[in-house]
Amino acid sequence: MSEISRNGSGGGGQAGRIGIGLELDDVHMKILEVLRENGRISVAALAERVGISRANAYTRFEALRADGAIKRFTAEIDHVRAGLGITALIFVTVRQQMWKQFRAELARMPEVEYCAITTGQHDAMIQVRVADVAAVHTMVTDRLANIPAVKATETVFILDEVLKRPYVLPSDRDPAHRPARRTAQETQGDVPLGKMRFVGAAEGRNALRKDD
Amino acid sequence: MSEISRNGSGGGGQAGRIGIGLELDDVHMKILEVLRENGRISVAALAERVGISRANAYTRFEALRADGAIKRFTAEIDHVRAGLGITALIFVTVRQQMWKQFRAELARMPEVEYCAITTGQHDAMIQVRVADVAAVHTMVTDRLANIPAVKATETVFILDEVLKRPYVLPSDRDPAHRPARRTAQETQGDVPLGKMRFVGAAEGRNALRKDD
DNA sequence: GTTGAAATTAGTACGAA
DNA sequence: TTCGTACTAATTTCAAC
Repeated sequence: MSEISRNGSGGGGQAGRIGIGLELDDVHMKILEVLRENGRISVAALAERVGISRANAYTRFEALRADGAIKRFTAEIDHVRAGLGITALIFVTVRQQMWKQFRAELARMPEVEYCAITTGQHDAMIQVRVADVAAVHTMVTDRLANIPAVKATETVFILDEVLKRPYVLPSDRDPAHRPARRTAQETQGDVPLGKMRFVGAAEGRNALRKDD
Repeated sequence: MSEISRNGSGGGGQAGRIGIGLELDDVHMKILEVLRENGRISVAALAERVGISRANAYTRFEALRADGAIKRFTAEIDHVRAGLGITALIFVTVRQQMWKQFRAELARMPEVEYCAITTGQHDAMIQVRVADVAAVHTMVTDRLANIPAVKATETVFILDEVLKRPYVLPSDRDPAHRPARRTAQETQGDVPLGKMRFVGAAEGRNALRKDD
């Protein structure tokens, strides 16, 4: 399950956030760094690794949880061992004003691990994990295609997952032992722009939020 | 960091797996189900929820960890609160026989949360989380475009993350209180196939494993 | 694979800096 | 706010069944 709030991440960013929103300092970031690698570490050990007292660690840990900065703790598993060795991405074009239906159907699909609404040629990207390639075909032709909200799909297979971090943090690049990055303006004309392409939202699709 | 072994997931599935590979039974699955929602649960509480003894839970928990079925425990955070409210997908076309270089460069990019090699029009998909849209532009034009291995990129923004599960399990669909799925054969001709499109690997790209 | 008891560790509450 | 300590509760370990 676990539906994500529309404000949770992506898109607008600062738009419509609920809650006070606890300002995260360096110590908070360091806590998140440790928790990223070891979500089961004891708060006592966490305190030691971050360099604060146990009491402080408990306070901050609880604050991060209560504030929603930490949503939950979970495990990371080997999908192959779990019997779901095939991963595919399905790019979906959704019929206008049928987003609500599309979202509802998604929740009923247990093989879907991730779904995001995107700009560009397609409207959404779905990541699925299944046992074999036949299951992908079944999923797409049987389940997805039968949803009226789905106008078209395009499926690609994932051959290899090169990199997967639980999450990234601003502090990951702060340590500044890598070449300083320049602003977008500074980089103009620097590289062959023909290489790159930014794809905006498809024509006509403006309000694709839940309430359409 | 956390480079994923080439056998970890995706692709071939059963190809070249190392290790004995502990057969996972229903109890293991149930453990993974609980751990998915609460990665910090005590083994004692886990035992109770799964309906086994403490000692058994400890044995199985340790076995899952040792076997690699559970890779690690981690937290799930609110990216907006962490200051990285913009998420983008960058589809990359990689120059042949430069995969090793591409992989090496990836590890040096802290804003990359996920990278997978795919079939289809592009060769890889990268997911990045950054503070603002300008950072995406910088990332693509400054950092990615300067990698010789990168032939072209296409960027889309994620407007909303509709669904995000830590992982899916085969048991998620076993409970069988949903319409039985049919085989790929049975579904043939069932739906307007024009809706769907399966995209195979781009021409010429055959061996895209690390060792090219 | 289970239960039960000892040893250890975790979580809480409080006063002081 | 943060720290240090003492107190209470829970967890892990280890033994025997």
